[in-house]
Amino acid sequence: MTSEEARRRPPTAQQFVLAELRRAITTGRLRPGAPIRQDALAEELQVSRVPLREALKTLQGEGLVSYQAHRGYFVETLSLADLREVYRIRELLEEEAVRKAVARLTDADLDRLEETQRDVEDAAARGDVLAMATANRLFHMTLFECAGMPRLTRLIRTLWDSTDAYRSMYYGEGGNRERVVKEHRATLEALRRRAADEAVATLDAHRAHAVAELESLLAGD
Amino acid sequence: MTSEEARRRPPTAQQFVLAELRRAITTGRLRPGAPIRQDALAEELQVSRVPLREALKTLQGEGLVSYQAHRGYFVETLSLADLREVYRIRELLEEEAVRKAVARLTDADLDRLEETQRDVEDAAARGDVLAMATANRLFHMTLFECAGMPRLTRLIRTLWDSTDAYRSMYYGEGGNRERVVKEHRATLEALRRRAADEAVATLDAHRAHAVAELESLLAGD
DNA sequence: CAAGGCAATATTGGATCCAATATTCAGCAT
DNA sequence: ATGCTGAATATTGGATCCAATATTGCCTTG
Repeated sequence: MTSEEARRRPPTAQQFVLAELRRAITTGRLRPGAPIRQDALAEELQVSRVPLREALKTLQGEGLVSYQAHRGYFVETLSLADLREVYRIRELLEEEAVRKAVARLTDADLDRLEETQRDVEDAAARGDVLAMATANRLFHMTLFECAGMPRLTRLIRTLWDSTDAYRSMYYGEGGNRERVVKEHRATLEALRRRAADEAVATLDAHRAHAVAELESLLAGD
Repeated sequence: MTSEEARRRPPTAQQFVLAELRRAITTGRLRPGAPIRQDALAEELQVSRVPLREALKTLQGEGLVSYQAHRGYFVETLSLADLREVYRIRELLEEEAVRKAVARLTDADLDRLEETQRDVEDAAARGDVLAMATANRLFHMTLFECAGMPRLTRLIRTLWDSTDAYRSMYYGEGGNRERVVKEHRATLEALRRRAADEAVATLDAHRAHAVAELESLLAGD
């Protein structure tokens, strides 16, 4: 059986619930700190509690929800210190990923990145915040996957997703969307020249700016 | 309710199963690549499949088992390339943890590390492989926790545990146990002098040696 | 009126049953 | 013999029910 065939199979209830939960947390429909009532959620999603609980275990492993025995699951709340830690760890891991990626980058990889960047720019131009977040994530993950280190990429992706609930605030600002587009162009340009140090530097700046923005946004709470 | 009280509560079936599964994988009772038959395992552990499946989801998130829908869970097999990747990521994360830890290290922390090191040496002297692995893990995690970055520590711990099935091979050799004791002493000595670079260097050497040993051991398969 | 305890309720943990899917194997055609 | 087909079996996915635990709120008592 090919993976194509596997993907064509109807998703299990658990996969469906997992996707729904991610979206609910990302979009803020389930707010940080809120308890997750299994009965209500299961009924809303028209599944039993069994697949729901397995999906929650997955999310617990990814740090999107916390869990206490006999008390249940809660949407994880990230303090400013938590956010800084996540971004610092990403900095360490992404530097490695970019350096390895630059060392192996093919022209086909660059083409794929260009294509994704066009999607980012389209979404930015339309002011479509959700599409912007999706395309931006794809751009970065496409780059990191070029490193050929699947575990490293997976860790980065998990860290990335763990701050989704906060990232949407960032893209709300039109100025930030424009900035992201420019920074991506700078990164792409460095990648074309195989200038690893520059590529790392642009991504570090990218991240640092996001942290600074989040700090001022969260301070206003 | 205090966490003391929470710990006193009898463990849930799921917690019990999780611990049992970890041990079975670590000790090689469940071999890499082997399918995990839920019915048989559940009966053996005297629980239903529900808590077993939730425990398996947790282990999937930690990379100890893999999962395919409708086919079930399998003990993860790590190729040499996989092991190298895990150790490389640990190198990146542990360097950060050690530097942060050195910057914050108190005398009480040093005392705790000394104490743990005594346990390591006792176990090494007795040739107790399992106790050695346990004490060694505690020594490193105690150090990393001093960094005050809980997510970072958690990531390192997960990566550490993901190679447990292979680490026991390493400690089987008496010479390696002696070497670990010596390397720990060097690390401790550097920590006492707050010499971050030296501490990082000793740990890097520690890890590099483990990788080299595993390479020769796995090549012989 | 405040604080503690106890019953009532809500919620999670786990067992069992059935459904959906995958695997195995016997029988058959080539 | 080899490869295919389909029934029989094995295994996982999910729903429902009950048990164990936590939470709530009323009532008592000081």
